Amino acid sequence: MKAVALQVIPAIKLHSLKDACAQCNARELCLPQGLSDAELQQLDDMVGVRQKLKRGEHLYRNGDPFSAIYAIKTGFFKTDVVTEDGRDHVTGFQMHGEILGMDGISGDAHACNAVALEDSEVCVIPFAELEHLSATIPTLQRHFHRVMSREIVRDHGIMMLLGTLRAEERLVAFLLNLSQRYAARGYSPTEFHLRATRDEIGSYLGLKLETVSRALSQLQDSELIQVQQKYIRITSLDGLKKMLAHTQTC
Amino acid sequence: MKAVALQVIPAIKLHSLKDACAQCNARELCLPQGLSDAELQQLDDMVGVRQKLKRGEHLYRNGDPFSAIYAIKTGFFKTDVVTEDGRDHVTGFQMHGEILGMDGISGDAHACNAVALEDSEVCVIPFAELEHLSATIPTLQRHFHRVMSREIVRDHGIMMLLGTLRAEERLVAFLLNLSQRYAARGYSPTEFHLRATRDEIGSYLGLKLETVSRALSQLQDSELIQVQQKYIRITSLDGLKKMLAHTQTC
DNA sequence: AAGTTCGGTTGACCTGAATCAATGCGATTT
DNA sequence: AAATCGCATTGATTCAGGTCAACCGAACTT
Repeated sequence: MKAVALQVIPAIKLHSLKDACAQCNARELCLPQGLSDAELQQLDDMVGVRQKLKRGEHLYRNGDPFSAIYAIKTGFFKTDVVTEDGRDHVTGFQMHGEILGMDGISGDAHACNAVALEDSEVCVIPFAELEHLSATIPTLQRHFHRVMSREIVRDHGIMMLLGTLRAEERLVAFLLNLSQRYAARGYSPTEFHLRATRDEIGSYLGLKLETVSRALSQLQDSELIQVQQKYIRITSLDGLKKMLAHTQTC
Repeated sequence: MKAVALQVIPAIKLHSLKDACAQCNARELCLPQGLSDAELQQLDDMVGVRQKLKRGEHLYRNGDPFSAIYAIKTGFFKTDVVTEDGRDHVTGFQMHGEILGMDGISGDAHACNAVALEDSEVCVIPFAELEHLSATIPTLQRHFHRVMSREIVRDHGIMMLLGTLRAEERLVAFLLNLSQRYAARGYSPTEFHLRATRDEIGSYLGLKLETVSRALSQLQDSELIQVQQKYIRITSLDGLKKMLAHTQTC
């Protein structure tokens, strides 16, 4: 479907959202990590707007002018890049507490698409204001740099995955990564719903959807996981970890 | 071989290197892009130390404590990540004017290895000072953020390459990328020496060294390039570009 | 100058994932 | 309840790239 009109929460800000940052359950993972109350207040003042997205809606599109980065308050996103000739590739899945949009800084325009894979809400962080504020709050500056750097390190990990792992190993790495991120958010590390389709997961992992499906079935046959459509239950976290540990170790 | 003692140029700084930044031929591509003379002077004062590396030496290793990023003044580097189980993957090749070390910001320790592929020289940029200075020079702050963002966007491009291109296309993308970067530095876009071995290129592109060799030979047979060991001459830039443009376009 | 080493090329063969195709399942629509 | 649609599963076959192996050539070593 076409993108639906943005659902923005505008001017109520003054009281009800004033300390939204302070209350947000994504806080510990998000930008404001480590800020003092006063600094948090400044940041909260800056984050003027929340934006809600329905499943399937774009947060931004490749080429959109860049003006803000986004902290995911609730929900789940994918980012993908598309070339002129129609090649398309999922570059990441993002969950709450994570930051979207840093691709746009370098060229003043977004360099990928960000799509909500479930109904979601983000905090809009005007980038000019973030830069301005971070010049006066060293902790914020530091933390923002860490967030960008973490993205770089994460991408290197994916490059390694794409360059060196076999299909089943890629799936295992993917599942373990999700598991660990859910755990960090207080959810079950062994039981969750995939928000992405097999096709999207395949694109992310450099595999075809059939291969993703087969690999999941194999893992189920090995009694390491249980799969039912998008529902995943990891029955042996250790078993999965071992699969990644030894390729030639025997 | 083991890492050799670092060859650091220390205190001569005061006069001979005082305006090294201002004179550096990498300036236009490097961090100081767009700074005023006065700001450049501040930056130059901060960049206290140059460091020379011989071919094969490590600039930093995975796990090394992070304290600085590095601007390549001359030379050529690779970065690679290694997992516990010995998997190793080249994440990038860097040439002069480019910045190394941003992987280290997030964890206060470097997350990859950086190795000189030829005798090289880098400017050491103490990160704490960079953050401090960039808080007072908005242009510098902005530019640093752009550099980090560009790295993220670049990595997404590589992920796309690894996820969607076939062997020969990956080689083409690699050669075109080198060509374009050499062109941006005033070198010939059609004639250059590869600094990396087939094995390193293969690791970077997610291919085995034999496949790299074969793909280069095929491109030569198609009369798009001439190869002689590490020497590359592109005889049809357009031909190469067309190879990337249409996969299914016919 | 002969020998060694390292990197590159090329060939023959094998295999893991892609492709093609059929079927199944759940959710939504009518 | 039947029909439709999107997604997932599974099987059969193909093929690109990996693997194994032999050989070559350039650059150092002694």
